[in-house]
Amino acid sequence: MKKYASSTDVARLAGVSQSAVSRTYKPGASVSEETRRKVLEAAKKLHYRPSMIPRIMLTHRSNLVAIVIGGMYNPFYATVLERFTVKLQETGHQVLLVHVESGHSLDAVIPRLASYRVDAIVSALAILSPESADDLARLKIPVVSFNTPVKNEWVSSVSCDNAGGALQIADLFLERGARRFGYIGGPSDSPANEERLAGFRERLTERGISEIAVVEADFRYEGGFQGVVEMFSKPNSPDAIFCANDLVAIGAIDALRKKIGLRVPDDVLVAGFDDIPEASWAAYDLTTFVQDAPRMVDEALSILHASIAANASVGEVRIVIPAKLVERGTTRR
Amino acid sequence: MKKYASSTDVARLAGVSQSAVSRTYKPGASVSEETRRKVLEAAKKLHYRPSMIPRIMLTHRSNLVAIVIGGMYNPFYATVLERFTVKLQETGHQVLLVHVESGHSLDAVIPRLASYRVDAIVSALAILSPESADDLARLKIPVVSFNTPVKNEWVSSVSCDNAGGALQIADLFLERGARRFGYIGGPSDSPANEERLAGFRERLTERGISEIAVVEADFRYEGGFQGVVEMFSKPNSPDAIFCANDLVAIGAIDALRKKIGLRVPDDVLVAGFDDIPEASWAAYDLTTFVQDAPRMVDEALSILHASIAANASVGEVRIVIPAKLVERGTTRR
DNA sequence: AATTGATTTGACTAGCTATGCAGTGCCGAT
DNA sequence: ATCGGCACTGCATAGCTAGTCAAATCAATT
Repeated sequence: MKKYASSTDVARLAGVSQSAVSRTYKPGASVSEETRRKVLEAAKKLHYRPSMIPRIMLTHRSNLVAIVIGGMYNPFYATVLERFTVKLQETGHQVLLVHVESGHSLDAVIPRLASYRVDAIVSALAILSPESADDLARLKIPVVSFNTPVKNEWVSSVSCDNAGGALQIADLFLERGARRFGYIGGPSDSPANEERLAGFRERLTERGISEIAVVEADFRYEGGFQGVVEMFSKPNSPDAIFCANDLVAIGAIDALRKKIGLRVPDDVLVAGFDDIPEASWAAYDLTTFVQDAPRMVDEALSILHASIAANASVGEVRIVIPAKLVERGTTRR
Repeated sequence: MKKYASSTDVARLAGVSQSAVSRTYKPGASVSEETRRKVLEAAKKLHYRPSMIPRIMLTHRSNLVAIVIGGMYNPFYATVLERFTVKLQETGHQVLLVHVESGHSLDAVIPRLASYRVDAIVSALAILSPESADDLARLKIPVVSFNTPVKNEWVSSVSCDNAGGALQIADLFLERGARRFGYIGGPSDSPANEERLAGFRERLTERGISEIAVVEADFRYEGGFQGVVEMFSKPNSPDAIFCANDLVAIGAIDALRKKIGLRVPDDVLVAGFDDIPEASWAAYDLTTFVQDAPRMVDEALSILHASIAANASVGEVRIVIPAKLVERGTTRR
């Protein structure tokens, strides 16, 4: 009825001490070739593998990294999650995947993560309450907030230059001769969304344009679709729309073409943000920003590894990756 | 330097025994209100939460379920992963996310999962070698193979009626008056792919059509796109194409429209499989099969829970969920 | 007041690995 | 022959919780 062989079982079969077994599996430990051979032989017979569980108790390292995410419907996050997972596995870590309804905070899951003694947390949630941050600081669990700049001395963050990207989009629209501007955004409690809108608005204001049609939607295709329907039910509808992300932009394009009966880009320019795979599909050929996801992930990981090594947060690291405009068909005339 | 308070620390502060602390956190245990109060008070002061780690050692239950997945680029799997995660969290389990290059087997990761004492494994990999299955049976780790029927008495599987779905697509194509048929598929080592092709071919053969243009691609957009390019570089090109999944079908549609210059559905009918969100986007409006993902996940979970409860595999459960055809614009004339 | 039964409590131990420490045997050097 | 140094080995213990068991307390009954 016993499922797993223990190091003691192996030691008994190999005729050595339990310590010898333990040392066989620790690189660089002091074991003779002869002993190692006997141990490995016995281990093979018993299908033995050292258990992580007591090791965690002793070393206070679980090699677990929690990734907290609000939704995978957006391919951008699916991609990011995949890269995190692959990279973490390469360095001998395991990923504890945690789903928190987007719009909610980490609060409720922190005790659970703490009870598994995770080494670190990556949060891709838009919201991180000060209470959560304090809890994590108290437990000394390093945290990297992904895609959401955070103001807290314990939590690091890696995000991209949302405002800068939005400025460039505004410039591009102006250059292409657009006159009336629209923004279809995500929920207003998303910092990324707010930064994108702010940047867009700022540049347009500089150029003397104060009138912007803004629709608050979600970050989904349906949001973009409905957003356009709403926007075009009013007079003076825009001839250039910046969308909070690519899913929204794609929904907007479909609504413009199939519902409103306008042409993109001939009648209306559209741009998005993220550069998900769908953006380059031939039917859309969407102008957008490349969030350099691989680089963002790598930066986040290097912060994590430094924090784990230091056995603490490296504290207050704020990395902002520049976004790169990719002009495609939806803004070309 | 100590990160976490232990139950002993709490006991000392509360002036009770360690057992009392443990019992306070076990529902239904015999503790007086008075003691419980003292314990909770002390626990709050020390920010104490019981650690899962020693608990795992004692109870041989980790409440960890590993989900092994080959790629999240396909929104179908991203959706499935999300539902698994949400549902497992509801029942107090945690998800250990493991990425294995698609086309590879579980083999390499089993020791790692075993060392974390996972309660069960969900595998969404196309391949599960007999060796892996034996290893898992030996360690008595229940496994559910998702979307890949498996022949092994330890491993259960939940998949959908691929062949049945393919039959219906063939019928639909015939009904719509198609004459020349094409199939753009995934890699031939994918059982799901093989079943879909076999079902398609079987029905067409019954109707006296033996000639089918088959292109082997991957399961991605690019595969569908290139597949069409290749298929239409030969004479006698098809007027109805069944694709191994929706991503492939969408790639195929874009290639037909933008590269080959044909109309869908007027010149060529197209159907896919999965019913990912993208399939119902207005630009594609793709006829496809609804794999009832929520139900598949729920069936998989109920097998898992039964297995975990029985502390063994429930053995040789094969559930096949019927797929439902959704006819949309790409097969309507 | 004594007895019974139920409830609550604390001491103790299992579970498995990593590691500090002390010890063994062996080598070459003195 | 003795010694220091070296490579290796085993003993014993820490790490933290859940559960067993026996002891202790309490409430209720006679």
